[in-house]
Order: sequence, then C-alpha cells, then structure tokens
Amino acid sequence: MKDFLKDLNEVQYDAVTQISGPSLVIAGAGSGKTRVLTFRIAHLLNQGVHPRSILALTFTNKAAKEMKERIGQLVGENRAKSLWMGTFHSIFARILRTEAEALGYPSTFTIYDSQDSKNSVRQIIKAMNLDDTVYKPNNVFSRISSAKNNLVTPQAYANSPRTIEADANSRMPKIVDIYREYVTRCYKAGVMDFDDLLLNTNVLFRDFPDILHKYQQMFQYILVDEYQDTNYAQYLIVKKLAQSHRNICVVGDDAQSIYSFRGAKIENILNFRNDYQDYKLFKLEQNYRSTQTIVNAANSLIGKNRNQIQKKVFSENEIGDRIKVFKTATDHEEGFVVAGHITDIHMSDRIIYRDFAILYRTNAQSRIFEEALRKRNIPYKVYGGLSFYQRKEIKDLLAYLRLIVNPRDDEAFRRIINYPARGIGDTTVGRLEEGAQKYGVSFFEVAASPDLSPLGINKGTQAKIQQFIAFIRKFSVQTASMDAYELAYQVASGSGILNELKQDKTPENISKFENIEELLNSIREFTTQSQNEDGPLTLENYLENVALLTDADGEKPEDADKVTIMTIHASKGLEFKVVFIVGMEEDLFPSKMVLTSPDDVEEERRLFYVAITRAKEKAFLSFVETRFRWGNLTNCSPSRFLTEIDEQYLDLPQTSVNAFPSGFEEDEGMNWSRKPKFGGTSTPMAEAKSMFQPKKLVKLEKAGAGSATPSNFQATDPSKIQAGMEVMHERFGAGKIISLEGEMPNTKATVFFQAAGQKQLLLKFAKLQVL
DNA sequence: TGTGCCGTGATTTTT
DNA sequence: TCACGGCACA
Repeated sequence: MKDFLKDLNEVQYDAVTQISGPSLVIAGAGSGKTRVLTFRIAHLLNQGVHPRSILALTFTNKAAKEMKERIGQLVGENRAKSLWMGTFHSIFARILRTEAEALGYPSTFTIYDSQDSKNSVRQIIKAMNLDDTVYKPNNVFSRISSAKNNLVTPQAYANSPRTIEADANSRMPKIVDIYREYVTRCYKAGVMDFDDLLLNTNVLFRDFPDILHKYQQMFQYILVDEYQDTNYAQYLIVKKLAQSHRNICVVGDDAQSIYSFRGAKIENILNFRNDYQDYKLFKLEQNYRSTQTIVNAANSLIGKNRNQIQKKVFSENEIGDRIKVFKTATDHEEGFVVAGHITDIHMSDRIIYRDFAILYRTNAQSRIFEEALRKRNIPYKVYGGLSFYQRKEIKDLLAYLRLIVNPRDDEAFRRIINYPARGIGDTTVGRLEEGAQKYGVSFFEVAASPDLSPLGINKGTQAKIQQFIAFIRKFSVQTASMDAYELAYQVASGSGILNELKQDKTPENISKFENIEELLNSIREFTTQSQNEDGPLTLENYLENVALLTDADGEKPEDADKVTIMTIHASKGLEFKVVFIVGMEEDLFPSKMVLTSPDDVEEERRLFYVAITRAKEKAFLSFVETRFRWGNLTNCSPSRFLTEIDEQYLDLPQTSVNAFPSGFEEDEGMNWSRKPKFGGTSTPMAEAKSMFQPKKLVKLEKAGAGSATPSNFQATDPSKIQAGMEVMHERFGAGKIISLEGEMPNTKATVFFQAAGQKQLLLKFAKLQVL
C-alpha cells in the first residue's frame, strides 16, 4: 500500500504524507504538482479516510477529471468516484441545489452562461433608457461580475463611496441600479449566473449556520488546486469550510497567477500564513519538465517581479539548447518562419506534431499561423474561440431544455420564443416583457396567462404563443419519467429545429445538424453511462453539467498528432517539447491595454513565465517589425521581456536576420532561414536542402499512411532491435538497420530505407517493426 | 417578420 | 480585418 509513495522526492513525500493541519504547497512549474495532489488524496484514502469526507477543488473540469482518473488508478475507481472532487462552480452548484430552498431558489434553478448574463444586462440597459454607447453591456457586466466576486451586493455597492465614485468618474452612475435590477431579474427567473454560484454559497453559509456546520463536519480534508487563482468569494468559502477541521491543503504557484483580470487574488496565496499561522510550507522546487536552460531563463525573468514568494526552481535535466530569438519583417513572415522551423525539427529531430505548440497573447494572432501551417501541410488544432457549447445551434437546443426544466428562465425563453421562426416577433416579445415587468413575473408566466389582449397582442399571435407554451409544458411534466435523450430528441424534432437545418443543405447547416446530433449523443452518453447514488442521471443533471462545461473536453482521435495553437492563458498546465512564443512585441506582449500599473506588468511577466515553462526541450521567441492590427500596418518594437531574460540563455539573432525578400510567397522565397538551426549543418546547401526535404516528406507521409504501412503494422520493442535487421517503418517503408549507437532508451539507429534513403532515427520514437 | 447593410469597437476568459 | 448589433426596408 505504501509503495506508490516511493517514487516521490523528499519534499513531495512530506507534502503528501503530512496530512493534518494547514499546508501550503508552493509548486514551481513542472514540479509534480498534480502528482502531489493525487498522491495525497490516495494516501488519505489509504489511511482510512472516507472519500466523502474529502473535498478537492479545481478550476477546470479537465483538471478534476484527470485527477479523478489518476486517483482511480491508485486506489480503485469506486473509491475515487465518491470523492467530492470538481470545480468550485460544479461542487457548489451541487450544494446549492440541495439547499436551494433555504435561499428561496427552486432546486431546478438553471445557470446563465456569460452570454446569457450579458444579454440580460443589455436588456436592462435598454429598459432603463440608458445610452448603450456609454453603458456598454460588456463593461457593465464585468463590473457587476467583479462586485459579485468580491461579495459586494447591490446594497453594499450603493454604500461604497469608492465604487460609486469610480462609476461616476466613468460617467456610469447608474451601474448600481442596473446591478440591482439584474439581481432581481435573475432571482425572479430562478437562475444563477456563474458568479452567483459562489456568491450564493457565501450567502448560504453566512445566513444558515447549521447548514455551514453540516458541511464543515462533512469535509474533514480540503484540498485546493491552483490556489493562486482563487478570488475572494472562493477564498472565503474555503476558509469557512476549513474552520472546524483545519485540514486544508492548498497548492499553487504565485508565479503562475495570470487571472487577476477575472478577480483572482494573488494575495490569497501570499497571505496564507496569516490565516493559518501554524501552517506547514512545502516548496516543490525541482522541475522535472524542462531543460536547465529553460528553467534558468524563466527564473531570470520572473526574478524581475517584486511581489512573490521566494523559491529556487531548478532542473537536473539536460542543459539543452538556448532559447532562440528571431525577428521577421512582417506577421506573415513570422508565420512562415515558424512553420518552417516546425517542419525542420519534425524531420531532423523526429518530433511528432503534437509535441509542438505556438503560443500567443491574443486570439487574433491565430489566423496567420493557421494559414502558414496549412500551406506547409502541417496538421494543427486551434484551441479557443467558440467552444462547442457556445455555438448558436447548441445553445438554442439547450435553451429549450432549460426552459422545460425551469420555465422561468427568461434568457432561454427570449432565445427560442421565435426560433425556429413561428411568427412571434420583436414587437410581441417587447409586449410580453412589459407584462413581465408590470406583474413582476417571468416571460413564461405572462405568456401562459389565458388572455394577452390587455398587452396589445392580437388573437392570432396569442394562438401561436399558446402553442409554444403547450409544447414546453408537455415536456415539463415528463422530465422525471422520460429518458433524457428521448426527450431531447423529441424536442429537437418537435420544435422544428431539425427540419429547419435539413431544409436547405448549406455546408453551414450540415455542420449545425451534425453538432445537434453530437449534442444528442452526449446526452445519451451522459445519462446511460453515468449514474449517481439516486439512480440514473436526469435531464436536470445533464443541464447543470453542460452549463459548467466550456470546452468540448476529451480529445478526438483525429486530433492525436497535431500542432497546438493557442493563447498562453489556455496553455497553463500543459507541456510541449517545442514551444514557439510569438508576437514578442511591446504593446502586444506586454499588452498595451494593461500598461497602467506596475502590478499589471508583473502579471504580464508571469504570463510570459507560464509560456516559457511550457517548453520541455526547445523554446523560440519571435517578434516582428510590422504587423497588421485592425487593418492597419503598424510598426512594432521588441518586447521589453526579451531583454529581461539573462542573455546567456538566449540565442539572439546575429546579423540581419531580416533577410526576407519582400516578395516571397511560396517556399521558393530563398534565404529565409539564416535562422538558428538545430542539429544540422549550417552550410547554405544544407539549409536549402532542409527546406525542400520537408515538402517531399510530407507527401511521402501521406502516401505512407495508405500504402507503405501494412494494416497489421505493429512496432517492435526497441530493445530487441539489432544491427543488420530488416525493418518496416510507418512512413518510410522497408529498410535495413545499418548501425546502432548510444544506450537505451536513447539509442540512435542509422537505417537505410529503399524508398527514402538513409535516416538517423531515435528508436524510442521511430516505431520500427522487425520483419 | 425577415434580410441586408452600415457603424462600431476590439486582451487574456479555467466557470 | 472581422464580428456583431441596430436600423431601414421589402
């Protein structure tokens, strides 16, 4: 039972086994943070702690899922299943649902995502006759959100001279009124937004001491991941819950705090000691992920921040290559050069595509890299942008389901009352809204009243409304008895959504149709595969789950080997062998919007720190001289961050790296690569060759998938491979081992392939089958 | 009630 | 450049 602990280093071991009392684990990048958390939980279970007494909070569904799986492997799935492990939002949504009555919410409350919230705010601004060029819905909502995250109620907001003054200064004195109205409307609609899940948990624990007491007793051990990202509302919940047992373990890295713009308070981790003076401190300082050069470079950068917990992150891995810095004339060339490097390294170092990442500060930068990679036939996957659950067709169907579960959900109602079009237009919706305001009830309740003539709605329209109401009601009474998938399917077809999409088969509609199918499948999967204690999962369970899910987690098989393109924010927690950090320019990174206070610059610096520490083996930094921003060509200067990394870890561009012929377009644009090179010679010929080779090989590779590789291909254990053997390679086909050098697992083989010529391959990657 | 054009505005976004 | 909301028209 103890032996899984033996793989830990000393500090990790202590952090895992010292289970009582408050603990702060400072986990440097790549230092085995998840390992400590999962092992600690497994250890608790092995000590006889009941899984239901353990509360483990994460920020993402993905993190929770991964941890659950890993704990399942250590102690068995059944025990792992009963852990209270999940995101802050999902755990407290669950608790709020149980305790909803105390707060005056229906236990079937639905959840507004940020889009719903913003729409609601927009409606309020309109209804209050405020100028929405002054009161921008986005802006107003973010102020409301930040108030909620700091547990500032509308009442407290009105009483705070500071917020009132700030709003007056930005010529939005009415924000407090919008806030109040928004809260009222949400309450009437029986919905909570994301922030409410935390705010209302706090209200619950504040106003109902016996309920708080119940959960305090229940959660004997509390663990929090990414503690540096907690906001005030989260901080206080954790603090209250931990009060009676005081077995709280928080894990995080102040150097990776990058979400202050969403209300995260780095102070929570910096001040942990103030709340728990008898705390134990564990510093995980050995980085197992990256080369020494990368770790040291990152250290030299983050050393420029004043506000941090002292630590000495180190690596005992190889020293590794220096971080290559390069400059290009334009943003297009940046894409071109990065794509070229990827092909090069992919070929020369035999690094598969999924081990590459391109990271940038803003999503707007993604397009150029997509184009460049596409031109070179490099497979890629862009993360970010619209997630599956934010697509219109998905939100539309989900809105039906939401309305069925909670007919008071006004944003759901507004969304689908006339979709698919059934002749209930804006005018009518406006009248319904007036009615709802006048009588203080939801849209649905107004719409369901027997006679709508007083609102100025004619008989014909009334009939249409009644039909819609009847349609929703028919399903409302069946939610408990009817299979969720069956219900959702009948809604999709009965509402006319499926027909609408089938009618004209534009590629767009076809894709939408497929998305609807996928959603239906996910409902089926959810309700059949998972069960909770009280029996099969219902539509309500599914909706809650889906509301708190952002990305379509779960990697699809076709994404198995693709270059990753994403923002730095999205890359937190991930690692790649080769990382390109692009757009290293002043005003872009650090972002111009942010250069108002020194704190903000520190956060940008932490962001850069996160980016660099994603890299295991090689990191590249690139900047451009001119870039299109909002349709204008702008001149750019290199980011200050480039000079903040100790130069000894950098491979700076020597002479004029800017050897780009301006008219280049395709690969024939020569000479682009007086760039730093890896593992190859640097004669002009070799360079030219390395440029052409990739193209050829990409084609080969494509052919190889079908022809060179027999369907029964199975890689032989590398240790069994000897010189002289006839082998088969997935891409290069049949060949013969000429010689081997180096020790396992880093044995390098020289192989002669009939089709592709002589190659040097690392056995651990090459996947050779002995014939 | 549905369509198309114009003006505006634009970081990052685990939930 | 691009996406989205508002408004004018059919």
